[in-house]
Amino acid sequence: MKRNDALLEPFEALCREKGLALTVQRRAVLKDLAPRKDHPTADQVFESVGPQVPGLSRTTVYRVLDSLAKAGVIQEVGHLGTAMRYDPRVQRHHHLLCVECARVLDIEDPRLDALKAPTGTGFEISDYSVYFKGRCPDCRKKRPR
Amino acid sequence: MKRNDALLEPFEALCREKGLALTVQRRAVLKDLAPRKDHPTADQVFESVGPQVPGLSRTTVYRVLDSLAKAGVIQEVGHLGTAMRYDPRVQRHHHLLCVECARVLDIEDPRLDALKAPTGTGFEISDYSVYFKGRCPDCRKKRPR
DNA sequence: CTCCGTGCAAAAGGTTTGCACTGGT
DNA sequence: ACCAGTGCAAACCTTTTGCACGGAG
Repeated sequence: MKRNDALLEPFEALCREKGLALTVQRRAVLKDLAPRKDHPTADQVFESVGPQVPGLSRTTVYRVLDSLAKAGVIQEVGHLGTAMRYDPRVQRHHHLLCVECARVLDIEDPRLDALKAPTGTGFEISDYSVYFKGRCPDCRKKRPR
Repeated sequence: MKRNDALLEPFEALCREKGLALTVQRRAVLKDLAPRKDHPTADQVFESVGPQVPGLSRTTVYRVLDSLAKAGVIQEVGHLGTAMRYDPRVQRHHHLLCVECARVLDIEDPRLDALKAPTGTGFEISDYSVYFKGRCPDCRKKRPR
C-alpha cells in the first residue's frame, strides 16, 4: 500500500457514498489535493497533477473539483461565484450566504463583534468577518427539504 | 439638497481625506452603491449606473470600485482574488488571510467552533466560517510598518 | 497647470459548454 | 452495456492593461 492511500481512503469512501465514480482523474486530483494546505486554485491543481496523468485536461480538473465540492467531499473557499462583489459598509459586520441562490445578506450581531483573534500565528490581524452558509427563506419555500 | 446627498456625504468626505478626486464617475458609482444591500458585482453597478451617466465605461466602474476599496471607502466581499480555491478539509475550521500576498492559512480554535447562529433571519444555517484578515509573518518582515 | 482619472480597444485570465468518445460500475 | 465522466476546442464572462485625452484640484 502506497504512502498516501490511507489519507485518500476517507475521500474515496465519501465518493462511493455519494455515487461518484472513482476514475483515474478523480483519484489523481484527490491525491494531489488531500495533503495540501495552501487552498490551491483549479489551475494550480492542474499544474501539479497534469504531468503525472498523461492526457488529463484542464477542463476535467475544473469538473472534478466542482463535482467533489458539490458532493461535499471537498470545499470551495471564500468565494461567492466568479465575480468580485462590493459592499458600501466598511464597519465590521457579518454575512449570510444562500448556497442555492448565492444571495448575500448583511447581519448585525454584537455577540459576533468581539471574537478573540487567534494568537501565536505571527499574523498582524486587522479585522475579521463571519460567514454563515445556508438556505434563504425564498429557496426554502421553493424547494422544501 | 437631493434625497441621497446626506447618505453620500460620509463617502465623499472619506474620498477627500484619502486624496481621491471627486469625479462625476466616482460620485455616480457611490450614489448607486451607497444604498444597496445586495453586494453587487462591478458589472451590476455598471448596468445600473451606466444609463444615467452617458459615456461611462465599464472599465471605469471597475477602476472606481477598485480604488474606493483600496482607500477603504467601500469593501470587497468574501473573495480571495479572481480564481476559486479548494480545500480538502470539510469539517469546520477557520481562515487567516494575508491581505498583501493573498496567502490563506487554516486555523483551529475551539473558541470559534461554537458560535451561535443568528436567529430570526429565516435562513436554515448549515455551517459557518470565520475569516481573519491581516498581514502574514513574511510580509511583515519584508515591509515592516 | 499638472496629474490623476477616464474611454476605448485589445489582451489576459478563469470558467463553462457542445459534442463525440471511453471507461467505471 | 449503459451512462457518467472525459478530452478537445471554442465560447463566455470578468478583469486588466496601454495609450491618448480631459477635467479636478
